[in-house]
Amino acid sequence: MGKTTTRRAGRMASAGAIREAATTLFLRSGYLGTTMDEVAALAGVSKQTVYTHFADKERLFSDLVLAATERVNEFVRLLTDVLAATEDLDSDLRQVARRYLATVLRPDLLQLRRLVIGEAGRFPDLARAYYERAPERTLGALAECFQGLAERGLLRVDDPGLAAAHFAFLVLGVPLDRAMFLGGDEAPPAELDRQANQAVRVFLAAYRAR
Amino acid sequence: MGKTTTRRAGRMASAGAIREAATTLFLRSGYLGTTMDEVAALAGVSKQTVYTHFADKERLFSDLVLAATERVNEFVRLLTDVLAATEDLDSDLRQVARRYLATVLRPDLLQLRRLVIGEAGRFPDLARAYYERAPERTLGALAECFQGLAERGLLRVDDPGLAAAHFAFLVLGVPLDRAMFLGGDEAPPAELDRQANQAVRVFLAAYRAR
Amino acid sequence: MGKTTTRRAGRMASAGAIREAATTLFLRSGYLGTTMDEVAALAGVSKQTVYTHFADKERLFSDLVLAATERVNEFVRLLTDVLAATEDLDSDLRQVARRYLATVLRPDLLQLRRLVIGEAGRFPDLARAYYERAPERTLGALAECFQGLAERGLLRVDDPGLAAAHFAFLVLGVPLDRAMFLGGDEAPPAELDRQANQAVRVFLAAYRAR
Amino acid sequence: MGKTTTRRAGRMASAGAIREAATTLFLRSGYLGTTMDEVAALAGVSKQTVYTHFADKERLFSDLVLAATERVNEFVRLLTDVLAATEDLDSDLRQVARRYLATVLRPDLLQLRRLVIGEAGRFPDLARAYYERAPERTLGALAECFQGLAERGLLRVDDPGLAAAHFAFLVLGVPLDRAMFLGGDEAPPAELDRQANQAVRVFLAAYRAR
DNA sequence: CATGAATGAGAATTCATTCAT
DNA sequence: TATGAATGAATTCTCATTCAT
Repeated sequence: MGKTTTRRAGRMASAGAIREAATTLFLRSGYLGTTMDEVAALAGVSKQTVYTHFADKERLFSDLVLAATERVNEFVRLLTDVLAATEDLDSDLRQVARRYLATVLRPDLLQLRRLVIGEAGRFPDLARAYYERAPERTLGALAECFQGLAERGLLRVDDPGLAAAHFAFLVLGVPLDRAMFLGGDEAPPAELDRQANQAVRVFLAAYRAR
Repeated sequence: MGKTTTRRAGRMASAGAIREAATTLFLRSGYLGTTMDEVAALAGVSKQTVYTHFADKERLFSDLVLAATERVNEFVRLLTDVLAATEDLDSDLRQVARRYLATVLRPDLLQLRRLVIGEAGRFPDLARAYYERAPERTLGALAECFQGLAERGLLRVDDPGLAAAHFAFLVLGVPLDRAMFLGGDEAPPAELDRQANQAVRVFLAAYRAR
Repeated sequence: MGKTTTRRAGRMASAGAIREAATTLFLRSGYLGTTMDEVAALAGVSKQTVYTHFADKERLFSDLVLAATERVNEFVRLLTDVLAATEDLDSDLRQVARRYLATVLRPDLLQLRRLVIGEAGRFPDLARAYYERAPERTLGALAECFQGLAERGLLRVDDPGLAAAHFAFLVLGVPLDRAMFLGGDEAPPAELDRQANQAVRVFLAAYRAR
Repeated sequence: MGKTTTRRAGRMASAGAIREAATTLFLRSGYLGTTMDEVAALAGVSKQTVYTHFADKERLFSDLVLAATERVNEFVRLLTDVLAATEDLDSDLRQVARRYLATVLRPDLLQLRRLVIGEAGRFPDLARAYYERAPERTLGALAECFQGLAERGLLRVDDPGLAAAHFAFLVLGVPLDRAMFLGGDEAPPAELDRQANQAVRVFLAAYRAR
């Protein structure tokens, strides 16, 4: 049975190994900068095996990018959980802001953003799908939360979508922009916390119900 | 002398034509997606002539990207002029916000941003230089203005850099992010004006001196 | 038994389906232009099943080409039947000529000829086998008929093989040559009949016993 | 100057060398059976140099095939010269028949025929162009000659095109057909002469003016 | 300075064939 | 017997760069 398992693993692992290798390489070197030879070599399979699992380079790329967007779900869930039942709005918004920053600044997600932006000209549909599944989805969840908080009388919000946008970019704006250009492993956590807190301060100055 | 003039014109025209062709192509197709053959063909010169003017593809690319950053100067100047002598802060901040949006959303500058972000892995120094000359420079100018407005008693600002960041991304956040992924020719001007005005409203709610 | 029958049917069906698929594809795209993947796909079986039935691509090709030569038998039989007992030589030669043309110009047989000629360099033995089984066999049957007609005093023939060749190519020459290059679906039937009749006229002018 | 010549020869010879190498290889191995690597290697140039001179493999192939059709001109000229001013029709027709056979059975032209026929499915336009420039052109020239001979009262010809076809395939039929399948270096010259003479005998039995 | 011809390395993709089940 | 996964070697075509004129 060990033998069987090994064999099966050997075969079936291919798809996973290819995915992993391709993700690593695309994130590191971009679409054109990654070759199918490299993918096959890093995955430890032959080039044709790559083509058995993925019709061509474009499809391999698209698959991986879209798969990677799944990870935003975690943050959306956290966000909803924390804000839906908040008893201390200041504190909980600060927590959400900190987690938002931490999520978006994860090195692999930063690279993914760079990659999708850089290839938006070549893969417009993919860029749109990414935008809808990641940033737009998060903004939508935020907007719903703010709507709920307004109904509870905790916020004063006319346009929940705009409020969500203001919150998101007060929090993320500069760190995310810097990270896009400078690589992202620079800001010390304490500084990020301060920025999160200041963002919340400004947000509440404009949106807190009086 | 006519002959000399002709030659000189021929020379200088080459360099300019190459620059223009390369800019067009790099912005359209990215670094790896642009070939030196295409550049030469679009510039109407031989490939060797391209190499006579630019040592290699990387240098050609860097030159053009850095040259393109010059265009932020206009906005920085406007910004400083308007805010330094403002007599109606609300109105002038809204004007600055609108011009900020219009500048950053110019299609060629959007493409440039995409390009630099997409190639940040391959050209980290270039990405840093771009960041310093474009977004950081603008933020710095904003910060100085806010410092001045604080000294005039119009704003209440502890950290001018942070205030500049908040202003910038309240204004630009969503439109710029969308444009990075979706291409940018979507938002109707009226909607952009509304967003600019709302951004100013939030900013002043937090930063206006009482 | 139902099970056994099913299996057997499954097996035999495979071989037949593979043969049919391969014939279609080789005739359409040539030897190198046809892939074993396509054959398997069109036959609705796995590639390995193709290799179970046919040792390799060359053998598959040879088998099919030789199998296809069986179809000349019909015409040889007709030819012999009609000429052996002729009572009206002019009329029967014209009939044979018309059927000869119709047979040789059948689209599938034309394609087969093209295929074998095109691959004669790669498969000289196959080309020889085809030549012997198809054109040469027909010429041989014609020669025998003419020998018989000479013995009945209806023709004057010194070299029956040469007479057969003259008959065959007076009839087929141009239409077959055109078909090799132009595809074959061009000549209107009436024109072909006229050519057949004229060929017989010329043949009899030289070979009719006085 | 020797230096200059050598250099120039080195460069400009490329196109010729590529043509020659490609002709050799296509005739030997067919279109799909010939690789651009082989062409480059045999021509003694790099692969890219091949692509500098010929846009792609298809164009290279077409160019060579069409260039090769130029060689039929010789025979057409001979044919016209001999028959236009004939004083001994029997003898001159036999001479033309012999030269016709010798021309068409030239190994390189046989290979070319095989090649074009074999690739007629992939290159229908090329096959048509070949047919028009080679076989059809020759038949046309023959028809004109026969028309002239009829006007001189030497032949009795209703349909000169048909008479040309009859002459051509009485002469070429079997040898050409055999050569297509068997390779062509088989028939002894004396036998070919006999066949040529017999073909003329049959032709004149039907077409000589009484 | 400008050119056309040339290059070597490498790009994506495909092919006939073989294993392990 | 039939299969899906895997392979290594090729195949067409391209790229950034350099020579000789």
